Amino acid sequence: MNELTATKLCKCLGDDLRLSLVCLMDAQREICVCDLVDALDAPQSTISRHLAQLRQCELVVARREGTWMHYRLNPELPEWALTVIETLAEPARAQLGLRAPAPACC
Amino acid sequence: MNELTATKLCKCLGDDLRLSLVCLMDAQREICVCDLVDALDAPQSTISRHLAQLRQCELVVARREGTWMHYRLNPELPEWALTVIETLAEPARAQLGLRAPAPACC
DNA sequence: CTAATATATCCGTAAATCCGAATATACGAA
DNA sequence: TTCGTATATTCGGATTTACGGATATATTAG
Repeated sequence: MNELTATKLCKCLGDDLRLSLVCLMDAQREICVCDLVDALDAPQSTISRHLAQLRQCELVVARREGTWMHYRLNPELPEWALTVIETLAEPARAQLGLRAPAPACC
Repeated sequence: MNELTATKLCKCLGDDLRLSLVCLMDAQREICVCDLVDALDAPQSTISRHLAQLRQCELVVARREGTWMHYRLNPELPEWALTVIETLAEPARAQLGLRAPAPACC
């Protein structure tokens, strides 16, 4: 019922912050929220809100470990979606000036 | 200065109507506005407005022939952008129920 | 010139989206 | 239990985006 469509995927990726989040997850198998917060320097509530949106579209899944939440790309993403993400990753990193994968905080 | 970024591409494709337009252009080398209007049955002003947006992002170029305007994907699109479009084309057609390329009106 | 057709733009309104401070929740430690 | 840290959610307001009727422009035909 709540399937990932091409439009939904593009809406998710059509925002600098969400695209950054997805790129960081694509570069690193798994990453926790605190690393995302300080990699992107935006208020925590903003990051969390966008992560919720990515979760709701099932682009991303979360795993709790104690107090931390670790996010990664949904491993069950349809192949076309993964292809799109990986095709965009490089130009997006250039566009957004993402620094190389930060050292893990946890 | 007005370069196509990953975010801009996704914003353009993150709308059912614009995605449909792009899919139709991808399926057909070139297509005129009247065909787009009746393939998508939306008011002409709406179609035209979205086409203008696609033009402004340089996703698409137009060629005038008499009274008609023929649109097609910008042949100078960066490769990553074209890859994204072609990866999305099939799932998008399914999602949007695009009927097979309509016979040309002109 | 006028009329007709194809397309583009304008403009007011409606809806969606984004922001971030404040607040709530979840968990571990003591 | 209480405290502290990590993360999530709420909420009001600002900004952006979409809509479509009305209108403007461009081109061809007569």
